[in-house]
Amino acid sequence: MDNQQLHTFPNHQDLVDLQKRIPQLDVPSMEIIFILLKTVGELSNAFHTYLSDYGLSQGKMKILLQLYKDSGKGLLPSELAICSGVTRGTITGLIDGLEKDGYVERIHHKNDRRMVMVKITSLGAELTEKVLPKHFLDVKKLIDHISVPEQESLMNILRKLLAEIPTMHS
Amino acid sequence: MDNQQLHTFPNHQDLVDLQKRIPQLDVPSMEIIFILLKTVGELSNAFHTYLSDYGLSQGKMKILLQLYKDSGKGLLPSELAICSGVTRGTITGLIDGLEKDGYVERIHHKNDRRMVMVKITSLGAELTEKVLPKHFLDVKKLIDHISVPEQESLMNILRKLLAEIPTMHS
DNA sequence: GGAATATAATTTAGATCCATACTATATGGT
DNA sequence: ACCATATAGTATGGATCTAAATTATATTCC
Repeated sequence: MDNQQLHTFPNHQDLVDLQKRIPQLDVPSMEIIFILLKTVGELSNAFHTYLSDYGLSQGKMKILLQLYKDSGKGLLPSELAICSGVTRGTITGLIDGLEKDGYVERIHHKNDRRMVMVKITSLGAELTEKVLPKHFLDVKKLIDHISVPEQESLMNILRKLLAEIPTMHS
Repeated sequence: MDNQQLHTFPNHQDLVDLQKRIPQLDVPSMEIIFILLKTVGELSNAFHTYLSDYGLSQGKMKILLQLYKDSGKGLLPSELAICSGVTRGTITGLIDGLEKDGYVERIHHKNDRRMVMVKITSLGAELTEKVLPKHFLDVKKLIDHISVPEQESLMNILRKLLAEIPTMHS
């Protein structure tokens, strides 16, 4: 009754079984993909948990980070979208939330009335300086669990994979 | 005017600059985290693009995969939730979508009227066998761009990181 | 100068996900 | 048998994200 061998699917044996019915499945490569997805999923959950205590999401934090970095000048929503790797529609929503909370402000562009400059407020900079230090320390603590050669190896491998993803489905 | 040095934020120089204002930032560890997030994000986009041609999402595909694997027997929504790593509420929604399209069916449990058995239909099995082979080949093609020692190294490193994530924020 | 086109931001509809609350059913202690 | 508690699945409301349509403004090409 207490059938408690439930686990995150699929484990090694699941893949071996499935390979018998779908021979195109290569067990080692799928195991790598699944642990990659799992690791980043858990990482993302951890970040979300930390940031949500301050009413932030990863998307909002990334925008604050960009605006904090080039303090004063301000950025266009379309620039934020490109740098963040999300659509302009998504940026609109995130800016809405950050503006509502007083962390950023929209300023009409002087020459081109279609454009809007987004700037971080002092409250936003304050929040950034409150949130990031611990976040950075936590990340360092995590990465320090692997050796420096492993860190370099990981960077190189991920760079290769990232470069090849666009060719994957062709 | 053609200020086209826009890139995915943050690059190496951005981090070096930011480190001067927030000294807790360790540049190498943050670079690893960002490329990890970026790689899995792109991977996820690629999977989404492929699956959406068949009206599927990654969540739905994972459920079909589990039900396909233990063909016939059927699984409870709560079991699917544990194996998939999402909440029961999320499973309800995914099952709703899959059932609407005729890929799975809900069957009342004979003894415990609170429970529902979810089974894959022949149409669902057919779809699974249409979608997965190419997906598996694509994944293998991607992973083959790194050497076997690199593959083993990647697995080991990710296993270590995954194990340490729960301790990160303590 | 005026029409076609391009661009910036936003709006809308829809999907995925979560946390929380809810309904129905089962179980255990007395 | 009864009542408190636990459990299974679902509903609700909210956040994030996308793709596609919309609005407003610039630019370009006769």
